[in-house]
Amino acid sequence: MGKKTTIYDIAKKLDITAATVSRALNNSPKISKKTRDLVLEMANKMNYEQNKLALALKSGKSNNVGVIVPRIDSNFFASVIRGIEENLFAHGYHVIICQTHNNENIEIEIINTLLNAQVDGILMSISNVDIYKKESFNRIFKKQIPLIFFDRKANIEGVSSVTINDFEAGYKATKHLIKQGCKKIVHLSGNTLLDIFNNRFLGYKQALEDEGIEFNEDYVIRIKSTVEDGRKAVKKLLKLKKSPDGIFSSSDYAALGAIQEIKNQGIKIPEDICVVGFANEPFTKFMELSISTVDQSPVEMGKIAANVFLEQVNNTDNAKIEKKVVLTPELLIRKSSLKKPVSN
Amino acid sequence: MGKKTTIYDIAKKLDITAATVSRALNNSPKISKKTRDLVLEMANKMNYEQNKLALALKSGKSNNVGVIVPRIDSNFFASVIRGIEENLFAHGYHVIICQTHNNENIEIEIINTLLNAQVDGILMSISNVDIYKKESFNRIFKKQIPLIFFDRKANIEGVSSVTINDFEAGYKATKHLIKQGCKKIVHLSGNTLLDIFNNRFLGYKQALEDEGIEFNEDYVIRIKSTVEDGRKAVKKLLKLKKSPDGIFSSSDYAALGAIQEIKNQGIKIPEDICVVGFANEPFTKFMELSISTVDQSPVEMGKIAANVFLEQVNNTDNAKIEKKVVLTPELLIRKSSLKKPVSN
DNA sequence: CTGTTAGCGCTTTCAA
DNA sequence: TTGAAAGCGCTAACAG
Repeated sequence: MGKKTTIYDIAKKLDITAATVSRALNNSPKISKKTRDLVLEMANKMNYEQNKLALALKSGKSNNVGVIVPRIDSNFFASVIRGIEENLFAHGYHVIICQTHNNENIEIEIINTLLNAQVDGILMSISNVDIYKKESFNRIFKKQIPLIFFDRKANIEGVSSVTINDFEAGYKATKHLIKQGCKKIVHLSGNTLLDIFNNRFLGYKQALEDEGIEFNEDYVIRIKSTVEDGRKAVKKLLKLKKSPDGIFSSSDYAALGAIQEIKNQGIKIPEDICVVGFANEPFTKFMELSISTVDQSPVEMGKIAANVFLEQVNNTDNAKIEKKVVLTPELLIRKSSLKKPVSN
Repeated sequence: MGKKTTIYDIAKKLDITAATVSRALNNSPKISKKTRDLVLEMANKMNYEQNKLALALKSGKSNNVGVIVPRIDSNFFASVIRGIEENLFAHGYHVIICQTHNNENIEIEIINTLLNAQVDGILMSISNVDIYKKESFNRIFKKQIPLIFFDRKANIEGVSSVTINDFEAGYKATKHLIKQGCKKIVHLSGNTLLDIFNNRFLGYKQALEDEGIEFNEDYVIRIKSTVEDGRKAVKKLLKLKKSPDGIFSSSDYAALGAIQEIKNQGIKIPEDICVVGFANEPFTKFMELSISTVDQSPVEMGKIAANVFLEQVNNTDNAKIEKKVVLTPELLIRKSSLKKPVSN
């Protein structure tokens, strides 16, 4: 009962050899229907179940992929993982998830343990911008397994990635604010060493320029993506001589904090200040004063990342595939930034 | 370069045997310091990395655990998984996550594939109440690996679980509504075949009884945990002769839908109707009209579930451990149900 | 169509 | 302290 049945057990019972059993079980063409049926019946009777571990060792394919994210309990990452899992499970892969908590050492350790566990690929959103310089990171390339970045990527030649066009997102959001009549637009940014934040910032800047609004360094605040930091930032901003009339935040949480503080001071949204967030967290939609934001289609992003992995892992040519998928972000205009009705 | 170095490669270089290398690498006491240092140095030079797959096949321990949930992109499950992963990674385990989407066949298939992959344990929140009757489910017991339920459990003797006291939660929430002066309290329920929903319902009922309020079957609506269903339910309820003045919803999403519909009809919250939800989804806190709800401490739940697994997997005695951990839910009283100031 | 053999990479008796 | 050999469970090349 404790012992599990192997193909040898079946072989012995049937007085044949393990190889034959294996062939029968795998629908090999080189086997008679008679023995196959015999084997199948016996396998069933003995509750045989294939040990994938043995197969993995033999074939060098574990059928596991590692997914590395800063943390799983944000709607964005959870949704991406949802997409990855749905797609990969259907293709016989299991998804191992690991969280870095933005800790560099943990991120390294995760890569090492995943590699030792012989994962067939790694899909990751980097936490540490310098991660690719680490020795452990090179092990991924040495092992020749697919590496796919999603959302937060490092710029490495030959490595595929699935991201959204953060520049366009920043551009659209800012332009929208301008169209609403905003002239003094603040940008709540993040760690601009990360592409995602930098590109949003660049999009913001470009939109200002295109619309003939002077860029003001004082209007760009680098903060963490938290409610608390959003509040604090706004508290300071409202004391400026030229108090802002629009805010483009790189984070929904910071946008929320900003909104709370603004209301707290009796200032009206969107009449006095328009606000746009980022990520389409569920709460942005549910608020009475719904928050305009940018949707990143995370589930789709996950599915695509999984597809890229599948293409790559099934690619037998030596030709390296580098696929950079860039999704188009969708600006969701809601009450927090809608002064006047907009067509469409 | 493509080929990875094994202990045999190291052995050959050093003109010793693989067994010795293995011993050196594992800090076996039965080895001379000299050869150990030699091996370690060479291993390092050759970029040796242990193949956990071989170890797993040999030892019968994969160091992987399977986590099965309906879906990962709800704050509750994502948070539980966060707790599980944090705890288990620290103990050398990898976490494989699988989603059932509440599909019975998928749930069965997941169990089978996880078992074939030789996971060392399964932590799950069931989707299908009859899952334990399935043949595949028995494979878990035959394999003697730990099975731990969290949140949505099946009642099986000998199986550990980590849940919250849903009865108490329902009781507290309902009693709170009564204290606020509500007399006609509706309960938006779920699939009462699942313990969690049934217990919340029973707590609700008990609170009514204890406070001398007659139970009214018409006030219990079984719906899905969605905004849409919450809206629809309330639409009907408001047409009743005895329109409700309090709502205890088993889901935050349904509570939100209820609130939207109520406001839509120009009815005031909490003055005319008080509402309490369930799960402490982030949005409940962030709404201008913040929603009272029940916190289930999901991260802690995950950590504890992981602990129970670790205890079980390390338990060498044959004595079966059945551990039923029941966490105390916390009622969070917010604006949606607070008519008058409450002490504490 | 079936059997034999070897091997995936590692650990672990048993001898020496 | 080290070596030799077996085995975890499976597949695949080669014979027959």
